[in-house]
Amino acid sequence: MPAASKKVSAAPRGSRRPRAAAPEEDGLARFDLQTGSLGYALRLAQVRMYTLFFDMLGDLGLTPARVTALSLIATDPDMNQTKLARSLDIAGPSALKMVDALEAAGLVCRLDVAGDRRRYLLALTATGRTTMEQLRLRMAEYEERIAADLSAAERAQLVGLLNRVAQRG
Amino acid sequence: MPAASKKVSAAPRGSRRPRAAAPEEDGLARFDLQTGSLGYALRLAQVRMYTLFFDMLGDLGLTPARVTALSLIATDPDMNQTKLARSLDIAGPSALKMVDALEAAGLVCRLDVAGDRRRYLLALTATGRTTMEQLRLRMAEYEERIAADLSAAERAQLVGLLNRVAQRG
DNA sequence: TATTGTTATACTCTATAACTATA
DNA sequence: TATAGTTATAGAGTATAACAATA
Repeated sequence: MPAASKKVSAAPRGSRRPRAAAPEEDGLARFDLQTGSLGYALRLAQVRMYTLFFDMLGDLGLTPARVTALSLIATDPDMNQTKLARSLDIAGPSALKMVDALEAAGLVCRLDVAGDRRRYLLALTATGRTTMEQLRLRMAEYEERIAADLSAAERAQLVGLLNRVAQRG
Repeated sequence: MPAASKKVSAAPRGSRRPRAAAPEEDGLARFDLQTGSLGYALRLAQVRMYTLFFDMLGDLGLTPARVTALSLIATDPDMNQTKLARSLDIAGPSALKMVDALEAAGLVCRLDVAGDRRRYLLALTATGRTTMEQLRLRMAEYEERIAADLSAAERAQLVGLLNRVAQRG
């Protein structure tokens, strides 16, 4: 009978802030700096968003990937590891480690499934639910901080333009 | 006398495409999907940009970080490893491996510095210069593809709004 | 046979600490 | 003493391959 592996550190790099991702880093800066290009502007805005996202996470001890895993588990009452791997687009063993880490942090638990002993359901613990509630509140503030310098109309306009950029052309 | 370490693979994951970075992945999707939020729109646009960036790199065998290193070396005639580490905001040993990889790929060479035998200059090889020229051409196309569905006015507007988002508030 | 989870292994990127050679 | 580069080591994240238990 499979037992969850336990050898995963409980406090990941979520606590240590992951080096503010300089805009030069992803190959956009040196080419685009002079042109006021869309690519560079998008990159800079994304760097800012990333910084604010980590400020938002603060002392919760979560990484972005774990935030996503947590919210996927919170949302889907039928979540298991294979499904999580598919949702996150990661390999099975990676999902396993992710769940191990969330379990070690006391946020998630594995529940037996009646009638199928191969798998188990993933669910939030009480601590996990509290953390999710914290996250929901902070995400709302975070969204406001991103758009802090824009009027409602400008913000709507920006979202509209970004959606058109995001569409597969 | 220090000799450059040579044990670095020449063809990195630049060839293997790095898994298209699903928008769910960085903790933005599950919270924001319903709101049409700026955070989510920004994230989606960035995912699209990332995809196009890798399409652009194509068969050049480069990663985004190596593109940046290459362009930094191309731009600064006085580049060395410590300076490169500072520019990329990475640790010294990481910069070393980066340079080793670029050297193994035949794009960059280490040149002796008259009067200071501790360091050497980093410079592009002939192959490196050819690659950079290719990159410049492709970057121009890339920029156009990002904004393909926008008019000139819309694009300028979008850049303006993004710059305001990117500003530290 | 197929599915779920697991183990073993390896590779990349990153970091810190301690070292060498040189200034 | 300080600087440039290097080595050794470690940790997080990713992957593939092979496996056990169960369906």
